[in-house]
Amino acid sequence: MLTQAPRGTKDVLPAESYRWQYLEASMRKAAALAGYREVRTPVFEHTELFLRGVGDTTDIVQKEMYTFKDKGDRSITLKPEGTAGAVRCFLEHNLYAEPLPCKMYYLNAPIFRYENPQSGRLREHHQFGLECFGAKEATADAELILLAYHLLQDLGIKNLSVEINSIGCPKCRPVYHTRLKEFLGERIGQMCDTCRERFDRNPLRVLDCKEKKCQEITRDAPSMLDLLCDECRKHFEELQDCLDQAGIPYRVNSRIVRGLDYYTKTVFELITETKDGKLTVCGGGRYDNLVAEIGDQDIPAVGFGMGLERVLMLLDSDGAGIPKDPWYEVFVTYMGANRPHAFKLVQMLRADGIRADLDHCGRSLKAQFKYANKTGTQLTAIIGDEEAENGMVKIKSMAGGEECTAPVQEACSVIRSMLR
RNA sequence: GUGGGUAUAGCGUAGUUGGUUAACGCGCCAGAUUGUGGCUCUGGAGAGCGUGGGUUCGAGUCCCACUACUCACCCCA
Repeated sequence: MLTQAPRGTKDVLPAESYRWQYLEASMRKAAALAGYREVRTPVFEHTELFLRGVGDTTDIVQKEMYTFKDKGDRSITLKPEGTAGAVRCFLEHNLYAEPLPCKMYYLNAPIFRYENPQSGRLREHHQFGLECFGAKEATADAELILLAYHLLQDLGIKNLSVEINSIGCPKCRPVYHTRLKEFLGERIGQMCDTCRERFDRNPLRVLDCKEKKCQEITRDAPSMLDLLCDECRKHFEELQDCLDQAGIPYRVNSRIVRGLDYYTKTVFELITETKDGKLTVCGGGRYDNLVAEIGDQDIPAVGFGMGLERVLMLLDSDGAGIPKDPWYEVFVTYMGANRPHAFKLVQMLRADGIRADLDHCGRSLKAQFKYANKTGTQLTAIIGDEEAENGMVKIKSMAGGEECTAPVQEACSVIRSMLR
């Protein structure tokens, strides 16, 4: 217990953190190219924010939040998603008074949901998310989809597909809801148990059922896309025009529904085909009413969240190479009483920007070489009695084995010239 | 919340119908090579078998419970 991380959490070990750093660097770059700047918001917020923002009928709010009372008797919740916090931040600091759109991203933001962990699902996971406030036009939706698509593609993720849908706005969605309920009401008796539950809770979900029988029954169900109001239809058409122009493959899937209540108009997912089936790596959409719902500004917005663990998982299976950081460039070995000389040389090298270290465990020279070998060090410096007496240092290339000797004062420049 | 699988050294595994000091590979440490790694050889350290009960003369091996891990459903990144 004491030496076990809580269920559904994962350590990122020193040997693998370079993979995260690589991802983060790619994400920062992609975001910055499109004018998004980083925002950092707290890991926890007032529970009320999520009840209002995410929607108190959603599964996330009803059964998955980490909620607790703090010592001041406030109800606090660990972020179960990234958008609500960003909206709160946007409102609290009056960012709407600055030139719009206000584009922000968060990176490696921990997200907490009390779920049953399984492949690609944790209780704490991390997201890269972008939010764009104050842009109502479909180009904003499109640029986010393109950004996510190109980012994942550039990372080497294969079998990537983009699915988009429009779920309308408060004007047209209620009409659809009524129609759908009518349609389903007549047939729900023949459908599976979970669908019957969904019928009451969230009828849209019924369309998402994987049961063959249910899929057949709902094949002729009314589609939201046929009932969009003029404004929503036009917006959706513009989005498709943008994507067509950009030339990325996408599919309109009138059945994708997202689990958060705040979406309006555009919703989208980036899905990959893995050996165990489909996996959504990125999901997002437009939320034109959320800002007004939480604050007193009526500002449209659009955004997405991308699961870092899932992206990393896909990078594993697609075998995309992430360049490894060298551990040490130079390992300084020494014999016996020459440790102070070695220590001094290491400090010199580091001051010169070279990754260097020496043995801190009292190992034999031979063991020091073994260690250097195991850590993949390119060069070793050797300080034996002879070198120490003459103020010299021997430098050896681990790959080829060739050695040379140089005065300690010139060690940095000699080593630099030997490092590729 | 529901259902399936698993649980033996740091990692991966073997442990026959329950029977003496739990085995192997990798890794780790050391030596062969007392100023030098990667190959080879030799030796060594390290688990009492997830936890707690029970059955038995005797359990890693059988039974029960719990916990954790894992997969799937639900839902989601």
